[in-house]
Amino acid sequence: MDYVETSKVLKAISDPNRMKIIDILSCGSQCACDILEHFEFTQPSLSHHMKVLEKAGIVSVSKQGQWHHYELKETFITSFMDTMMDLLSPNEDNCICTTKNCTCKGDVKHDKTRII
Amino acid sequence: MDYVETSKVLKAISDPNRMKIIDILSCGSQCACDILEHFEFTQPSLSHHMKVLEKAGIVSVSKQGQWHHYELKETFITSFMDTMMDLLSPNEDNCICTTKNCTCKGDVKHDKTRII
DNA sequence: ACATCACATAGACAATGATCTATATTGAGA
DNA sequence: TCTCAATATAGATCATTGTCTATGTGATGT
Repeated sequence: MDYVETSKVLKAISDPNRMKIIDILSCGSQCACDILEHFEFTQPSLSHHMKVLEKAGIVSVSKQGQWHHYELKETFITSFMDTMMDLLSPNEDNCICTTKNCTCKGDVKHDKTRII
Repeated sequence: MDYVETSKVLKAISDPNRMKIIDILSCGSQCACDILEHFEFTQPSLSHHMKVLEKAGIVSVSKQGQWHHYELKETFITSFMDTMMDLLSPNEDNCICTTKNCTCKGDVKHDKTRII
Protein backbone atom coordinates (compact mmCIF):
# COMPACT_ATOMS: atom_id res chain seq x y z
CA MET A 1 0.00 0.00 0.00
CA ASP A 2 1.29 3.43 -0.97
CA TYR A 3 0.71 5.43 2.21
CA VAL A 4 1.84 8.74 0.76
CA GLU A 5 -0.42 8.46 -2.28
CA THR A 6 -3.39 7.31 -0.22
CA SER A 7 -2.80 10.05 2.32
CA LYS A 8 -3.18 12.64 -0.44
CA VAL A 9 -6.64 11.31 -1.18
CA LEU A 10 -7.55 11.23 2.50
CA LYS A 11 -6.26 14.74 3.06
CA ALA A 12 -8.41 15.88 0.17
CA ILE A 13 -11.49 14.34 1.77
CA SER A 14 -10.68 15.34 5.32
CA ASP A 15 -11.64 18.98 5.06
CA PRO A 16 -15.22 19.48 6.35
CA ASN A 17 -16.17 21.70 3.44
CA ARG A 18 -14.75 19.30 0.87
CA MET A 19 -16.59 16.44 2.60
CA LYS A 20 -19.78 18.43 2.16
CA ILE A 21 -18.94 18.97 -1.52
CA ILE A 22 -18.47 15.23 -1.94
CA ASP A 23 -21.74 14.60 -0.15
CA ILE A 24 -23.48 17.01 -2.51
CA LEU A 25 -21.92 15.40 -5.58
CA SER A 26 -22.90 11.93 -4.38
CA CYS A 27 -26.45 12.93 -5.39
CA GLY A 28 -25.31 13.73 -8.92
CA SER A 29 -23.20 16.17 -10.86
CA GLN A 30 -23.45 19.90 -10.29
CA CYS A 31 -21.81 23.03 -11.63
CA ALA A 32 -19.53 25.16 -9.49
CA CYS A 33 -21.96 28.02 -8.95
CA ASP A 34 -24.65 25.62 -7.70
CA ILE A 35 -22.19 24.01 -5.30
CA LEU A 36 -21.12 27.42 -4.05
CA GLU A 37 -24.64 28.21 -2.88
CA HIS A 38 -24.32 25.62 -0.14
CA PHE A 39 -21.41 27.47 1.47
CA GLU A 40 -20.42 30.70 3.16
CA PHE A 41 -16.92 30.96 1.72
CA THR A 42 -15.92 32.85 -1.42
CA GLN A 43 -15.72 31.68 -5.02
CA PRO A 44 -11.89 31.50 -5.10
CA SER A 45 -12.06 29.22 -2.07
CA LEU A 46 -14.42 26.89 -3.90
CA SER A 47 -12.12 26.97 -6.92
CA HIS A 48 -9.28 25.94 -4.65
CA HIS A 49 -11.27 23.09 -3.09
CA MET A 50 -12.40 21.76 -6.47
CA LYS A 51 -8.84 21.75 -7.68
CA VAL A 52 -7.76 19.76 -4.64
CA LEU A 53 -10.53 17.23 -5.26
CA GLU A 54 -9.60 17.03 -8.93
CA LYS A 55 -5.90 16.51 -8.28
CA ALA A 56 -6.75 13.75 -5.83
CA GLY A 57 -8.75 11.96 -8.53
CA ILE A 58 -11.99 12.31 -6.60
CA VAL A 59 -13.99 14.43 -9.03
CA SER A 60 -13.93 14.98 -12.75
CA VAL A 61 -14.93 18.09 -14.69
CA SER A 62 -16.79 18.50 -17.94
CA LYS A 63 -16.70 22.06 -19.20
CA GLN A 64 -19.81 23.10 -21.09
CA GLY A 65 -19.36 26.70 -22.12
CA GLN A 66 -18.64 28.76 -19.07
CA TRP A 67 -20.13 26.20 -16.74
CA HIS A 68 -17.95 23.56 -15.18
CA HIS A 69 -19.85 20.46 -14.17
CA TYR A 70 -18.26 18.36 -11.48
CA GLU A 71 -19.04 14.78 -10.62
CA LEU A 72 -17.71 12.07 -8.38
CA LYS A 73 -15.56 9.60 -10.30
CA GLU A 74 -16.88 6.06 -10.05
CA THR A 75 -13.35 4.74 -10.28
CA PHE A 76 -12.48 6.75 -7.18
CA ILE A 77 -15.41 5.45 -5.17
CA THR A 78 -14.64 1.80 -5.74
CA SER A 79 -10.89 2.08 -5.44
CA PHE A 80 -11.17 4.20 -2.30
CA MET A 81 -13.46 1.74 -0.55
CA ASP A 82 -11.15 -1.08 -1.59
CA THR A 83 -8.13 0.75 -0.22
CA MET A 84 -9.82 1.45 3.10
CA MET A 85 -10.86 -2.20 3.38
CA ASP A 86 -7.30 -3.17 2.64
CA LEU A 87 -5.97 -0.80 5.26
CA LEU A 88 -8.30 -1.94 8.04
CA SER A 89 -8.39 -5.65 7.31
CA PRO A 90 -5.78 -8.18 8.37
CA ASN A 91 -4.24 -9.60 5.24
CA GLU A 92 -1.43 -12.09 5.17
CA ASP A 93 -0.46 -11.46 1.56
CA ASN A 94 0.53 -7.83 1.74
CA CYS A 95 0.87 -7.50 5.50
CA ILE A 96 3.48 -5.05 6.66
CA CYS A 97 4.46 -7.55 9.36
CA THR A 98 5.93 -9.95 6.84
CA THR A 99 8.01 -7.26 5.20
CA LYS A 100 9.39 -5.65 8.35
CA ASN A 101 10.17 -8.62 10.63
CA CYS A 102 7.61 -7.50 13.14
CA THR A 103 7.57 -9.74 16.18
CA CYS A 104 3.77 -9.74 16.28
CA LYS A 105 3.59 -10.79 19.90
CA GLY A 106 -0.02 -9.65 19.95
CA ASP A 107 -3.16 -11.30 18.68
CA VAL A 108 -2.22 -11.59 15.04
CA LYS A 109 -5.27 -11.91 12.85
CA HIS A 110 -3.74 -13.32 9.72
CA ASP A 111 -6.30 -16.09 9.58
CA LYS A 112 -8.63 -13.44 8.10
CA THR A 113 -11.42 -14.32 10.48
CA ARG A 114 -12.31 -10.71 11.02
CA ILE A 115 -15.29 -9.59 9.00
CA ILE A 116 -15.83 -6.00 8.19
CA MET B 1 -23.72 13.65 8.63
CA ASP B 2 -21.41 15.55 10.98
CA TYR B 3 -18.69 16.76 8.63
CA VAL B 4 -16.55 18.33 11.34
CA GLU B 5 -16.57 15.22 13.50
CA THR B 6 -15.91 12.91 10.56
CA SER B 7 -13.15 15.18 9.32
CA LYS B 8 -11.33 14.73 12.63
CA VAL B 9 -11.28 10.99 12.06
CA LEU B 10 -10.13 11.42 8.46
CA LYS B 11 -7.42 13.88 9.45
CA ALA B 12 -6.20 11.35 11.98
CA ILE B 13 -5.93 8.68 9.28
CA SER B 14 -4.57 10.93 6.59
CA ASP B 15 -1.00 11.16 7.82
CA PRO B 16 1.17 8.59 5.99
CA ASN B 17 2.87 7.47 9.17
CA ARG B 18 -0.39 7.09 11.04
CA MET B 19 -1.78 5.14 8.07
CA LYS B 20 1.15 2.80 8.42
CA ILE B 21 0.45 2.45 12.15
CA ILE B 22 -3.14 1.54 11.38
CA ASP B 23 -1.96 -0.97 8.79
CA ILE B 24 0.34 -2.54 11.35
CA LEU B 25 -2.41 -2.71 13.96
CA SER B 26 -4.81 -4.27 11.47
CA CYS B 27 -2.70 -7.42 11.90
CA GLY B 28 -3.29 -7.39 15.65
CA SER B 29 -2.40 -5.42 18.76
CA GLN B 30 1.13 -4.25 19.44
CA CYS B 31 2.93 -2.25 22.10
CA ALA B 32 4.36 1.18 21.37
CA CYS B 33 8.00 0.10 21.30
CA ASP B 34 7.27 -2.60 18.73
CA ILE B 35 5.38 -0.12 16.56
CA LEU B 36 8.23 2.34 16.83
CA GLU B 37 10.65 -0.12 15.23
CA HIS B 38 8.84 0.29 11.91
CA PHE B 39 9.67 3.99 11.74
CA GLU B 40 12.49 6.47 11.52
CA PHE B 41 10.97 9.19 13.71
CA THR B 42 11.48 9.60 17.43
CA GLN B 43 9.56 8.16 20.38
CA PRO B 44 7.83 11.47 21.25
CA SER B 45 6.58 11.62 17.67
CA LEU B 46 5.06 8.16 18.04
CA SER B 47 3.52 9.20 21.34
CA HIS B 48 1.96 12.16 19.57
CA HIS B 49 0.60 10.01 16.74
CA MET B 50 -0.87 7.43 19.10
CA LYS B 51 -2.61 10.17 21.03
CA VAL B 52 -4.12 11.51 17.82
CA LEU B 53 -5.37 8.05 16.89
CA GLU B 54 -6.76 7.55 20.40
CA LYS B 55 -8.58 10.89 20.47
CA ALA B 56 -10.12 10.08 17.10
CA GLY B 57 -11.50 6.82 18.51
CA ILE B 58 -9.44 4.72 16.12
CA VAL B 59 -7.29 2.79 18.58
CA SER B 60 -7.67 1.75 22.21
CA VAL B 61 -4.95 1.20 24.79
CA SER B 62 -4.55 -1.42 27.48
CA LYS B 63 -1.72 -0.65 29.88
CA GLN B 64 0.04 -3.69 31.26
CA GLY B 65 2.83 -2.51 33.53
CA GLN B 66 5.03 -0.18 31.57
CA TRP B 67 3.89 -1.53 28.23
CA HIS B 68 1.03 0.09 26.42
CA HIS B 69 -0.73 -2.21 24.00
CA TYR B 70 -2.61 -0.56 21.20
CA GLU B 71 -5.27 -2.09 19.01
CA LEU B 72 -7.73 -1.01 16.37
CA LYS B 73 -11.22 -0.55 17.75
CA GLU B 74 -13.74 -2.79 16.03
CA THR B 75 -16.41 -0.17 16.58
CA PHE B 76 -14.30 2.30 14.64
CA ILE B 77 -13.79 -0.01 11.69
CA THR B 78 -17.46 -0.70 11.15
CA SER B 79 -18.67 2.83 11.83
CA PHE B 80 -15.97 4.32 9.62
CA MET B 81 -16.80 2.11 6.66
CA ASP B 82 -20.48 2.89 7.18
CA THR B 83 -19.77 6.62 7.25
CA MET B 84 -17.71 6.48 4.06
CA MET B 85 -20.45 4.49 2.33
CA ASP B 86 -22.93 7.09 3.50
CA LEU B 87 -20.76 9.91 2.20
CA LEU B 88 -20.19 8.42 -1.23
CA SER B 89 -23.62 6.92 -1.87
CA PRO B 90 -26.65 8.80 -3.10
CA ASN B 91 -29.27 8.67 -0.37
CA GLU B 92 -32.64 10.34 -0.54
CA ASP B 93 -33.34 10.15 3.19
CA ASN B 94 -30.45 12.24 4.47
CA CYS B 95 -29.43 13.91 1.24
CA ILE B 96 -28.08 17.39 1.59
CA CYS B 97 -30.04 18.38 -1.52
CA THR B 98 -33.36 18.04 0.26
CA THR B 99 -32.23 20.20 3.15
CA LYS B 100 -30.68 22.99 1.16
CA ASN B 101 -33.06 23.54 -1.76
CA CYS B 102 -30.43 22.43 -4.22
CA THR B 103 -31.64 22.69 -7.78
CA CYS B 104 -30.01 19.41 -8.73
CA LYS B 105 -30.14 20.12 -12.44
CA GLY B 106 -27.64 17.32 -12.96
CA ASP B 107 -28.11 13.58 -13.03
CA VAL B 108 -29.61 13.12 -9.59
CA LYS B 109 -29.18 9.58 -8.38
CA HIS B 110 -31.77 9.44 -5.65
CA ASP B 111 -33.21 6.27 -7.07
CA LYS B 112 -30.28 4.55 -5.37
CA THR B 113 -29.37 2.65 -8.47
CA ARG B 114 -25.68 3.22 -7.97
CA ILE B 115 -23.95 0.24 -6.44
CA ILE B 116 -20.73 0.57 -4.54
C1' DA C 1 18.20 3.14 46.71
C1' DC C 2 19.45 3.42 42.12
C1' DA C 3 19.67 2.62 37.33
C1' DT C 4 17.03 1.51 33.40
C1' DC C 5 13.26 1.02 30.34
C1' DA C 6 8.68 2.62 28.41
C1' DC C 7 6.17 6.35 27.60
C1' DA C 8 4.37 11.36 28.19
C1' DT C 9 4.86 16.40 28.21
C1' DA C 10 6.72 21.04 27.00
C1' DG C 11 8.19 24.08 23.88
C1' DA C 12 10.20 25.42 19.43
C1' DC C 13 10.28 25.42 14.48
C1' DA C 14 9.27 24.80 9.65
C1' DA C 15 5.91 23.38 6.36
C1' DT C 16 1.26 23.04 4.92
C1' DG C 17 -3.19 24.65 4.13
C1' DA C 18 -7.74 27.24 4.27
C1' DT C 19 -9.17 31.51 3.72
C1' DC C 20 -9.37 36.23 2.03
C1' DT C 21 -8.98 40.43 -1.43
C1' DA C 22 -7.73 41.84 -5.86
C1' DT C 23 -7.31 40.81 -10.49
C1' DA C 24 -7.17 38.03 -14.76
C1' DT C 25 -9.34 34.98 -18.16
C1' DT C 26 -12.83 33.06 -20.86
C1' DG C 27 -17.32 32.46 -22.92
C1' DA C 28 -22.13 34.17 -24.10
C1' DG C 29 -25.21 37.49 -25.39
C1' DA C 30 -26.80 42.23 -26.69
C1' DT D 1 -17.41 45.29 -29.60
C1' DC D 2 -18.85 45.78 -24.98
C1' DT D 3 -20.59 43.91 -20.92
C1' DC D 4 -21.58 40.50 -17.76
C1' DA D 5 -21.31 36.01 -15.73
C1' DA D 6 -18.45 31.92 -14.41
C1' DT D 7 -14.23 30.49 -13.07
C1' DA D 8 -9.04 30.79 -12.31
C1' DT D 9 -4.78 32.88 -10.51
C1' DA D 10 -1.72 35.67 -7.40
C1' DG D 11 -0.31 36.85 -3.19
C1' DA D 12 -0.99 37.57 1.74
C1' DT D 13 -2.35 36.00 6.34
C1' DC D 14 -3.28 33.10 10.12
C1' DA D 15 -4.04 28.54 12.13
C1' DT D 16 -2.74 23.81 12.12
C1' DT D 17 0.44 20.16 12.25
C1' DG D 18 4.47 16.93 12.14
C1' DT D 19 8.77 16.84 13.81
C1' DC D 20 12.56 17.66 16.86
C1' DT D 21 15.30 18.19 21.56
C1' DA D 22 15.03 18.25 26.36
C1' DT D 23 12.97 16.74 30.29
C1' DG D 24 9.47 14.52 33.38
C1' DT D 25 7.02 10.37 35.23
C1' DG D 26 6.32 5.84 36.56
C1' DA D 27 7.21 0.98 36.74
C1' DT D 28 10.79 -2.84 36.99
C1' DG D 29 14.73 -5.12 38.51
C1' DT D 30 19.26 -5.43 40.80
